[in-house]
This record gives sequence, C-alpha cells and structure tokens, in this order.
Amino acid sequence: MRYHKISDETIRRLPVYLRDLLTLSQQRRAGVSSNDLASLLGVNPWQIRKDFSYFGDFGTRGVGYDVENLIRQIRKILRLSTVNKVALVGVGNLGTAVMAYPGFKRYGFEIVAAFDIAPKKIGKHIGDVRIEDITALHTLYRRQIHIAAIAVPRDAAQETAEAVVRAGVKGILNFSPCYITVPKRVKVITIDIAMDLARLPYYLSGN
Amino acid sequence: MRYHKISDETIRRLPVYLRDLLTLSQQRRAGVSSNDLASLLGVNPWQIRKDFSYFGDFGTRGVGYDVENLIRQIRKILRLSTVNKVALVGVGNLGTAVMAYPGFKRYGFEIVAAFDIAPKKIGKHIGDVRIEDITALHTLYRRQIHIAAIAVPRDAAQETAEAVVRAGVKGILNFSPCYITVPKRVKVITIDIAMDLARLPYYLSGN
DNA sequence: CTATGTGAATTTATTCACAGCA
DNA sequence: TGCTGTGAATAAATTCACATAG
Repeated sequence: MRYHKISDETIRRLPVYLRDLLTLSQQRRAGVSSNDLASLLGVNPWQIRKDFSYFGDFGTRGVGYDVENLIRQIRKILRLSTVNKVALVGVGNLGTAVMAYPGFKRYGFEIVAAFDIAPKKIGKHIGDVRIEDITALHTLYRRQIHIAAIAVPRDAAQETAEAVVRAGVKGILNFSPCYITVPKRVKVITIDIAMDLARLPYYLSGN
Repeated sequence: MRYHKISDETIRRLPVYLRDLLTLSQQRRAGVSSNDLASLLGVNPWQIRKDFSYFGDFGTRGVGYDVENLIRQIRKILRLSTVNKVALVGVGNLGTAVMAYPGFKRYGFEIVAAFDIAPKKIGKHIGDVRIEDITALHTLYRRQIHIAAIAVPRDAAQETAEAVVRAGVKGILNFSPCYITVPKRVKVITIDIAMDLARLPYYLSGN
C-alpha cells in the first residue's frame, strides 16, 4: 500500500461493498474472495481489489478476505463505526419518509432532532423526536449534531442550507430537488430519486 | 455535431439539466446561457456545452439557449416526451412511498399497475390503482407496460426481477437494496438512498 | 496452486482554448 | 462582441497482467 489520493468513485463504491458484506455476515459467511464479491455486486474483481488496496492490505493471498474484518475496515474508512447524529429539517411528507427509512439506522445514522417552520407541527412528536421550531437550529452546534438532512420545499432549500451551516453543520443530506451553494468546507450530498428515474427510458430499446 | 458514443456520465447529467430548466421555465425565463445554467447547477459551463453538443446544436452563438427548446430536446433524448407506464411490484412501506413520490409524475412516469403477494392487500386500492396478485404479472406485456419498479424485500428481489423480465419488461427501477442479475437487454437502475447517505461522514472534516 | 496487491497500459472523461457564427 | 460548439490536451478511472505471499 502506497499513498494515493482516494477518488470519489472509490468512495461511492465502498458503501455498496459494505451493504453486501453485511448480507454475507447475516448469512454467517466467514470468508469471501474478490471474485465472489464481484459476482454478488455486479462489478469486476480487480476493481474491488484496487479499491481496497488504497486503504491497506485487508486480505490474505491465496485465501481471500475475512468478512467481519472487511466490514470493520470499511466502516472505519467511511466513519460509520460510531453513530452519526442527524437533524432533520422539514417534517413534511418527504421528511417523514426519511425518518422512517430503515437504511438510516442500518448505517449508523440516528435522527436525534427535527425542525419545522409550521407552528402547528411544533411540539408534536415524530417517533421519539420532538419537533422544534426552526429558529432553534442554532442549538445544533452545542448538541454536537454535525449532519443535517434537509427536506424542505425547493424554494426554501438554499436559505435552510445557509441556516444549518451557520449552526455549525459540516455535512448536508439534501433531499430537496435543487443544487444548493455552501462554503466548500461543507459537504453536500443531494439525493433526488427523480434524477435516477429519469434516465431509465433512455436505455430502453435502441441505443 | 459529429457522431459520438454517448457516455453514461452525460446521460446522468441530462436529468439534472432538465430539472433546473423546468424551474427556469416555471419562472417564465426565456433564454439561458451555459454560464447561467452552470452556476445554477454547480457544474462547469463547458461541460454543459459539450454534453449538449453530442446531440445537436441546441444553442445560438452569441445568444445562448432557448429554455423551452432545450427542455423539449432533453425530454426527447431521455425519452420523457411521452408518458412512461410503470408497474409497481411490492406495495409495502417503500412501495407506497414510491407511489406518492411527486418526481414520478413530474418526469412523465405514471404508475398504472400495482402488484403484491399478500392476499389481504390484493383488491385494495392505492390511489386509483387496484392492487393485483403477483401471479398476474404476465399481463404486463399485453398492457404495454415496459417498466417495473421493484420494491420488495431484499430476499425476494432477484426472483421478482426474473418474473418481470419474463413478463416482457425492458427496464427496472430497483428499490430493493441489492444487486439483481438480468439479461443484458434489460436495463436496471438501482436506487438505494443508504448508499448515498453512507458516504457523507467520510467527507466531514479531515480528508 | 490460489487469490491478493499493484505498477503499467489502456480507456474514458474532463478541461481547455479558440475557431466560428449570430 | 458574446456565447456556442468542438478538436486537442490533460486528467482520471478502469483494466490488465503478473509478481508476491500464504
């Protein structure tokens, strides 16, 4: 293992590896080769090996990889070993769906706060979490919440992003269907299912 | 414009362009330059111009692009000009959320059929759509439904995929958190929000 | 003899810089 | 003059092929 700048593409693939490794783990599978993993995942074995090699020597030559160890290593790389506290901003349809989404817990995220602008929602509970007024966002820093999930209408997304950045948030999961501008120290990941849907018809028959 | 093989990356970006062009259109904006679009979108102007150039000369030199024309062109490229009929397979939490998702309609998708395996769900309605028994999947071909959205538990995803392929489906939106194997004439797009979530902590502070 | 780890080769994608047209 | 369209240059990612370790 030498020094390498890790590409975003590699980081994009690691969660996919992790997902299927967790499945193998549930199945009490102890070891796995890059070939096995590759066919489970629909990628190439050498891609997997190279991705891992950027971070260290996780496997044993002639044998393969230890599933539990690999899970531990990937979790460490992705900083998923400890719980990541998340604040949800915008408790509408989308926000409620996000709260209920099982993948949140599975990968170590915990929604520990929820905010909305609508007075009638404030004080109500969603799961165990009490919905707070959006003006209380500034408490995030003190509560050591570094990630915000933004699920507000498109027109409010930019100002909401700015508010959570002011509140000290370092990463944003943007569920609003638009690009948002933030200081470059803050990482935004925009999740817009429609963007994935919309490219399917292109591939149907013909080119 | 010369012949070029269109890259998947370009196709991935087109829906993003479309999304923001639709917003501009709602705002009654008539024209836009690659620079304007680029700053709205958070990408580079030359990237936008090159992506468009693979498909034709959509702009006017010295002026820019006509918003409505660009929308029309991108819709045509992505095959979103006409309604795309979709069958939903698996009417659980996830499936119900998918049905309610507004992006579906916005990009010209219409869920015209729903299937489930649970007897108690069959015959009930979700929206306007009656839930059918999963054994009726073979009717898809006759009904000219070429896209299936699969939202079943992970363990059932592969067999469900095989069933919809047998039913003549040409494209699959896979909402189950796993890779599925299909004949290569069939296009699968897997949507797993957790895969996006899981890479956020990596980017928070430090490398 | 098997399966990893990795430089080198290849392919693919992005960025640049500017010619060309309104 | 302004902005598009695009070859050429650069950068990045993937694939290969094989040395290496168990």
